[in-house]
Amino acid sequence: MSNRAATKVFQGVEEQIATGQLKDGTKLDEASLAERFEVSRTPVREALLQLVGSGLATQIPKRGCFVNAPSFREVIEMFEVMSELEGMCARLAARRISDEQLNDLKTANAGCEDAIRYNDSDLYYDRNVDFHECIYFACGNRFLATETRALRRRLQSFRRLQLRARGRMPQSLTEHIEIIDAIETGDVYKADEISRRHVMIQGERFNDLLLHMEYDQ
Amino acid sequence: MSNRAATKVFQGVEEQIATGQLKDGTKLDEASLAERFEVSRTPVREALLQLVGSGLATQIPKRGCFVNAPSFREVIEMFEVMSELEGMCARLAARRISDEQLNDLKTANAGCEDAIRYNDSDLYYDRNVDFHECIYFACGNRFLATETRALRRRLQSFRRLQLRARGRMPQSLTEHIEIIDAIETGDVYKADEISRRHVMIQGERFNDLLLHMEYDQ
DNA sequence: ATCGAAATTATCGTATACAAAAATAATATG
DNA sequence: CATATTATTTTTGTATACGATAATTTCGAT
Repeated sequence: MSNRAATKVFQGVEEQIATGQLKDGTKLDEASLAERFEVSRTPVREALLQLVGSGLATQIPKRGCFVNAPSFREVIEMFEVMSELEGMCARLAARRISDEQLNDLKTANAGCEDAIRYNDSDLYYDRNVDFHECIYFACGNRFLATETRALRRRLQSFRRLQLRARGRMPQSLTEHIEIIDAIETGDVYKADEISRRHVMIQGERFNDLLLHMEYDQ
Repeated sequence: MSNRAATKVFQGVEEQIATGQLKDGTKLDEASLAERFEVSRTPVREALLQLVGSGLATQIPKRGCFVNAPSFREVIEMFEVMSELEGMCARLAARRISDEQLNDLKTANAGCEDAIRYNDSDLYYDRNVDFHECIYFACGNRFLATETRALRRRLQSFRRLQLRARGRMPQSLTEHIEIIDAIETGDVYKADEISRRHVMIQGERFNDLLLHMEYDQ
């Protein structure tokens, strides 16, 4: 945990965008933010640059920064991409995984089972991250791993939009087992397919539907 | 084109990393950069933040920024992800494209044909971008479009690594026609498959091979 | 009264100054 | 002579100051 003022501002604003306190289009005034976070304008500006870089804000030269909170539609879009990336990771892992990495994957999933036994959803969350990290590593593409990790982190804030928060742990675990099996047997197609669904159950069809309803937000 | 000092520094350093003038691991000293670009440290710091954001540099708190030039291996990895994203765009477009968008796509490809007739590879490059932009738009996922566009731009600097620079225009066009056909007939699988290959002919097998040779660059 | 131009104000972008932390050099001690 | 400890220097991170540009307001002319 960095003690920097800039990161404090960045995370603070990020948080407030995720929770909806800062609504889409709101101007991110440097002076006000500096005052609110009790820092000078310099770290505020650095934080804003990072926000722009991560897509959470838009900058108009000489005009300032504005909140770029993703609409419901955009969140769905992000999930759609996330499911693709997860699928790709699993598919590559199915071709490239080593015995040792497969072992690590099984161990990580055993951790998930433990979390279910304790009925500890927070613990499950962490163990689930470990599980997916194993796949990211085994996919043999560190760039892909980094990108997927970044998107996962970005979507984390919007998990509340995922309707099926509770009672999904057992199903998640079932999918894990299927994924492990697919990777172990080198079933590229299956590993891909299940991993996609693992991320977005309703799948792309849901988005198709949404597209025909209204184009914006 | 922004006249900002920060962007000047950003683009300058980006250029020098792409051309290899700034080698991997080189420390990006704020003072030297400020002197070299004849600006103060403030815009230099902003540029460095952006470089970190786009993955071209790594920042170690209280230690400074260091060039993060992608290795050959990483470039291959990026192409691998790029092919996946392009495939996804085409696949989604095959399901979602409208008559008008399909028309635009055909028009864009006609532009590519023109470029071949004139044997103008620079023109072909631009028209090819237009062609792919049509697919990005038709995929109906703006987040995906943005991400794919960003990666395309990032890889642009390393096109010199793509061996098959010359004499590929006709083959590229053949693939375009196949992609259009697949999208028009809604052949999701084919659109995906051809688009992937369109980006990275040698495909994933090449990378598989590389992985067994040596792990790190 | 309304529209337009000039003056004012506010805010962005940059430069400089300062404080804190780390790297380096110097000195002391075994 | 090597190592540890302290002093010096360098560099990062933050604050403040200043200039430039866009937004706003004021004022005058039609």
